Amino acid sequence: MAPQTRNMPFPKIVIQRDSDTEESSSEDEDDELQNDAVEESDEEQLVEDDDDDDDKDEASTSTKTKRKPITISLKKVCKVCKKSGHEAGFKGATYIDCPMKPCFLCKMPGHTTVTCPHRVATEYGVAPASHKRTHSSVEYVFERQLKSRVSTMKPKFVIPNKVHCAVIRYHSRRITCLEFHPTRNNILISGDKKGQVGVWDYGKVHERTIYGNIHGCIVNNMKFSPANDGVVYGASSDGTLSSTDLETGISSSLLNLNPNGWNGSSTWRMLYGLDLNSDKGVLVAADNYGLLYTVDMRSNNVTGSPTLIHKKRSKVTGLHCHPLQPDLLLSCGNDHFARIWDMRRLEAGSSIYALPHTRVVNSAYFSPQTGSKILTTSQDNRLRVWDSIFGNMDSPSREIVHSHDFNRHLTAFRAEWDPKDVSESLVVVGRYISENYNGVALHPIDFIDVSTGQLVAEVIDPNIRTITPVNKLHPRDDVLASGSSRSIFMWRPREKIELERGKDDEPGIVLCGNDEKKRNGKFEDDDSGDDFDKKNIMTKKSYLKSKGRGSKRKC
DNA sequence: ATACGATGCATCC
DNA sequence: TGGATGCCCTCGTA
Repeated sequence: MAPQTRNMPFPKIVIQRDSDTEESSSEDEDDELQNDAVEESDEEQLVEDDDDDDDKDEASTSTKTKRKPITISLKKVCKVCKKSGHEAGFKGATYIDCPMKPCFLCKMPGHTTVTCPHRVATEYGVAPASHKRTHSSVEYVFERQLKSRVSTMKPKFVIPNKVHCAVIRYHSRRITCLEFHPTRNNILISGDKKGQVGVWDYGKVHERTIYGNIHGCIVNNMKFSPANDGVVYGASSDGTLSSTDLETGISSSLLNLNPNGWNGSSTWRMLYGLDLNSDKGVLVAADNYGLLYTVDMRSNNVTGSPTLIHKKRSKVTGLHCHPLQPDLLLSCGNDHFARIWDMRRLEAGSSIYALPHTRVVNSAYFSPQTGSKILTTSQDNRLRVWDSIFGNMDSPSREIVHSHDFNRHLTAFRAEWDPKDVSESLVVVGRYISENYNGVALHPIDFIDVSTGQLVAEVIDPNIRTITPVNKLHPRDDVLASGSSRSIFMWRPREKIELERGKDDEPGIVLCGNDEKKRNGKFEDDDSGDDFDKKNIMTKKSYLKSKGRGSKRKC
């Protein structure tokens, strides 16, 4: 059952990379040893010693004046730990870690990223599932009602690994969230850091609209209305919960946590987590004060008083309602916990389960079909999976080491289930650290089988050099949407697109057009005009040509 | 080519 | 509890 995965000879590259990195890491070790040897002495002394050795003129002047010369050492200085004797950073397309720091990937001391076992094979980080039987009543319910729905057959994974179309400069700030339209297959909506919401018909590539006045800043989460799929809800760092008509762009605010405006950052409230519970007819949203708000979707009014669901004054990063059990709610936050709640009994401290993590939890999702599993993404560079919320929840069934570090300039990484996978095991997540692919540093989008911890596919395109922290798989089609700094990419399976288009056809790949230059180097804030035209479409010929030129092409 | 800056979280007291 | 401080693979712009 070989999955459709890599288009490039990755194993070959890995071997090549390993030999490269081993060389460089052994150099580093030598440097480290040298550094250790002199580390006992004062750093200034070290600089002076260097000068005496390297520059006789300088040394003679220093003996004349009997004063230390102010010189700049030519010796390598590490920009990470500021010590001399070694360097960290990119050497070509390979990043060399500072040997003084713990591994940037798994956070363990004693080795660096390039030699980390998790870099090559993610299954090293998998803790086996525990098979404790709790024999609780909920487990009985699970066995009887839900287990039959979980497919024991592993389907063939279809990986969208070919750029179908990509739009750059569609948003003027980084992408923060993506959602596929629940019924119209070619519609993708996107939110950005500035508060703008995009609606893109990627079937017609150029048809896109940007609504610039829905939110004042970061759109953290969006959800389509179950009652009317022309309406989308949004939770924003401006402290409002919006309801927007996608046809008109007319938006209304269902909740405003800052009715008195700006009174300093210490009092400003922001909304992050958002989900809807159609059985109960409510929206749930949560803020940076640890509070959960409930909004009735019929009356658009807040019901009840907010409930403290995470540590006081800490951010609730995500909410997810159970797909089958309307009473279950999952939340996660900056207090390092993911929690399961009974919606009928929402009180501070009354969560059914509190799932501890060692760092901030970026996201927590029930599995899409049965909701019996939980997947979390934490800033400790680990994906965690609990195999059955009706079984043993004392510890996660699996922990998978994966690079998705926190970086204040990037949207937080969130691993997402494939909603189409009946076995509830395929997950997509962007990768932070780069790999050297034929001399180009690229950040793949990883597909991981969380039942084994195996990396099923690493999706890359030589034209996409940026990190893509936001990824969403289509609920019905084999399509992946990726959000990056300012661009959105659509991916399809490689075989399919070739069947559909033929070799010499124009593939409709829209890459970095010249709209930037057209605007005289300045980006207009109200980017609602459609400035895409044929000039921005690359033909397959030019696309392949640009690929052939390799690393020179700027995207 | 290189420098700059936006700005979230951990850690310290 | 809150302010000050310091940051390791960013990325677009000047």
